[in-house]
Amino acid sequence: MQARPSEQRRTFTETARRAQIVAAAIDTIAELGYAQASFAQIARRAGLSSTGLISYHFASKDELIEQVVEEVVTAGAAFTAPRIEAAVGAGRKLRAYVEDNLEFMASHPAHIVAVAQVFSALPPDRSGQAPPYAAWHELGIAHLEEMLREGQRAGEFGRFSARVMAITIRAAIDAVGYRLAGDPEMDLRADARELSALFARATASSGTGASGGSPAVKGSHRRSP
Amino acid sequence: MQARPSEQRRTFTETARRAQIVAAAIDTIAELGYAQASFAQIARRAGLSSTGLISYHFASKDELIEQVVEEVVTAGAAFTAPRIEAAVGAGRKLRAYVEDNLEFMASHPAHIVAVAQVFSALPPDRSGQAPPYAAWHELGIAHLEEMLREGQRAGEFGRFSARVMAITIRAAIDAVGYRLAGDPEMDLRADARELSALFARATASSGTGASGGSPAVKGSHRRSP
Amino acid sequence: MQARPSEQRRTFTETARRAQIVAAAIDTIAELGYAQASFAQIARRAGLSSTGLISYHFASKDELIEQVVEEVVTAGAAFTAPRIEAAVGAGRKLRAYVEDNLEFMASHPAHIVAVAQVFSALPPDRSGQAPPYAAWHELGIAHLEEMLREGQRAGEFGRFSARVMAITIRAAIDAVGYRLAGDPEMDLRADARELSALFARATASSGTGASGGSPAVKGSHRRSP
Amino acid sequence: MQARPSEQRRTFTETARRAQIVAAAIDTIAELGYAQASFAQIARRAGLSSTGLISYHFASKDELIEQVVEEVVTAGAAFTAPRIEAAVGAGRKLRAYVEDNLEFMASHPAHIVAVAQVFSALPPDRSGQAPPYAAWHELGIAHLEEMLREGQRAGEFGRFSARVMAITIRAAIDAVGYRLAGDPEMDLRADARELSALFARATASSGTGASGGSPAVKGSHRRSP
DNA sequence: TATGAATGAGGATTCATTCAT
DNA sequence: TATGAATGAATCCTCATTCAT
Repeated sequence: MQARPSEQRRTFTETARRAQIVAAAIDTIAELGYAQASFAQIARRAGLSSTGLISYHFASKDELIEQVVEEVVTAGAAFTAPRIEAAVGAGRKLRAYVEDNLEFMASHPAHIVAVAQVFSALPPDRSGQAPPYAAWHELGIAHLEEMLREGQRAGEFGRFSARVMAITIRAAIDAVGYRLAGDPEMDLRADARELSALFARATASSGTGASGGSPAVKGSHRRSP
Repeated sequence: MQARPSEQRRTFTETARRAQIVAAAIDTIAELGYAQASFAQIARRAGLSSTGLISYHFASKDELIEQVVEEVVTAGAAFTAPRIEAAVGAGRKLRAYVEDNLEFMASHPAHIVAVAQVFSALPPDRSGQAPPYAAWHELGIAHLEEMLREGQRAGEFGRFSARVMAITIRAAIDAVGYRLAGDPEMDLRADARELSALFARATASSGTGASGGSPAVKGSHRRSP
Repeated sequence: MQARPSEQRRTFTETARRAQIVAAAIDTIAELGYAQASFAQIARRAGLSSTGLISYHFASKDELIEQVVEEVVTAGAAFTAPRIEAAVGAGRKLRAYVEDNLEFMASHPAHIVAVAQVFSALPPDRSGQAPPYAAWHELGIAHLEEMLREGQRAGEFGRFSARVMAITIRAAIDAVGYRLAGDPEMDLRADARELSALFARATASSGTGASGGSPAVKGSHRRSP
Repeated sequence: MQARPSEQRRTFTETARRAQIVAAAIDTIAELGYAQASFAQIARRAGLSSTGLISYHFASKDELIEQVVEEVVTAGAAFTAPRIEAAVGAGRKLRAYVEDNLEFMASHPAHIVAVAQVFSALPPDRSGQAPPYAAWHELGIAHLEEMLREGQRAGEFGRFSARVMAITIRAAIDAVGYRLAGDPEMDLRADARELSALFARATASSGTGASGGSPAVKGSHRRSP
């Protein structure tokens, strides 16, 4: 039937096809960029013989993109959340955040490139008319921000605007994604170490060298003896 | 196609028209986003009555965008270069870089938003087919990277990957541009201070607290009492 | 195409389903108009979960529409025929025709609106390729025409083209249907009286005032005292 | 330019092309019916090599249809208005109305068929969302209604609902259009006489025979010998 | 130089219909 | 019988670009 079934009850086939199309959309966007990711290209990559099938399974292109973002966010959270939560101490959490994010990139490069493309294709939105998936971006920032604030409350982090820091961290991670798009061979692990250390220093409470990650907590061997 | 004047010899009118169209393109992209910035919209904003004139003055849309990027890069460099070069010491140079960049944003918000849109609309370019203006991005990074390396050579900065740091700084500044697009009222000066301090800490040679902004530079050698 | 049951033998279920779909089609057309009455909409209104079922029960959309028209014509005839035939005299018959038709509209508004939509969506048909249900329109006219001619033969009606009069009467009644579609609250009974009187005057044999409805029949000869 | 010029200033070519496209649209609708009148068909009939040109000259299909209706209404008014206004007395005016309308049909059959198709393709509009050109229909009725009311005030017409009568007259005329679509050879003049006489009788003040057309006007006072 | 007209490819989406299950 | 999946043609519309004037 042309009218899509309610979101609640979905057939096995329906679910599978949607997933397949979302996957194809991710690949297409990652490969060609958001602007060139037409239904025709996505259908081709999904092995479908008609763009009509995409419209059959998704109410609109916006809904498809929304699912793309959701898929990536969900997969990313599933990948990174466990270790981040397992980490003890704000410094270790932050390090886990940065490193797990880059590790996720390493294993799902198309995912990262795709969302980066989607988010950056968002129009400036002066009028609050942004598509619903735009909220995910802000949500990620807010989560990170809260993590930073906790570190500040615990005295582990110094004084800085948690919001600006969160945005900067996120931007730094996303920037790696952009590079990854152009150079799939890059050494993500090295970058992870660099960024991890960079933000350890940037967040350190004043006087602490915060050279690594974990020692920062224990051994903030305080400058004045 | 009609005969277009060679790039070498351009009449006064030609030059003026090109500048006018580039300016309109910047405004349009900043306002509507790259995807919605059609020739029709740009022509409307330029007070032109035909999109044909844009095609007459620019070989293709790509060339127009290239000029947009060049205009912004040039204007940005003209704005920031003097103070950056005047600054003594890598730390001060870095601070000047961050603050001048944000000040340029404050005075030319559309410029910044526009290039941010343009760069992020770039297709992933796995094949090296990127449009020529993509090079500007890399150029900006390289310049910053060199600045950082000099600081390291002088012992003023600690050990870190100059490239990763440069990318991160650039990403942090661009991220401000994104926010500015959505919220033209934001306090750029406060952000400038935050970022300035953030990267002062991040670049500081190990052992220096680098708590504020300027003191970080001065006190960077004083590790051994 | 799958094997469809021959038109002759139909199971009980088959018949019931067809009736249900036809009813849903009538409602849909009356509500959304012919152009918007897609299988998807009809299926939704019929509580069906697939448009395939409509195609299963009807050879084509044309056949479905044909059944819609037949259903309305049949129901209309069943509703109006008894009283019309019971009426004695051409004038009374005509009055019964007009009033019963409008009464049928009042009790089956969707039926009337639907056929009005269907008939008026008919392509001009210069080539005789009209769908079979188009014949019903002509049939209704012909029937009315014959009724008028009988009145003329009986001397009850004056001289006029029975065909033009029949078409006009039918058009007047259908026009009420159009208005009913837009304003379901309209007073159909008042209109019935008006139209009844209007056509009583229009058909009256010359010299008869035919001011009201029924008196027109009785007093038709009385001009010269 | 893609953005259409303001409605005020239009080039000669623009005006000519618009007229040409409107004419082609009228022919197409008259020939194939509203539902089949796609841009592709219209372009073909207009001798255009691309549907894009239609979109270039008209903001949307709705605007094109609006112009179709306006063209027909305007042409029809220009054709009929002079004689109707020249006529003295309500009865003569009404006769002129009917006859001139049918004469216009005879000379512009496609015009009439096209608007009939357009108006009848209008969705039922329970929600007041009708396209702007729908207003023309009501306007025509209102004008006719006023003409009838004046006749009643002058005592020339009898008692009846001017609105119902106006709708019926209009419906009768339109019905001729439908037939004309199917049979371009029909004798419109004969129908004009019939309808003229029919409505002369229907509107006559009670007691007057109103057998013909013009005498009805003259003889309308002659009730008492 | 500048304009407005024209082109044609490509965009998402709707739809009746087919078909395997 | 009934369902849901799939198809592919057709829809209107947008756009950069070309070209005559």
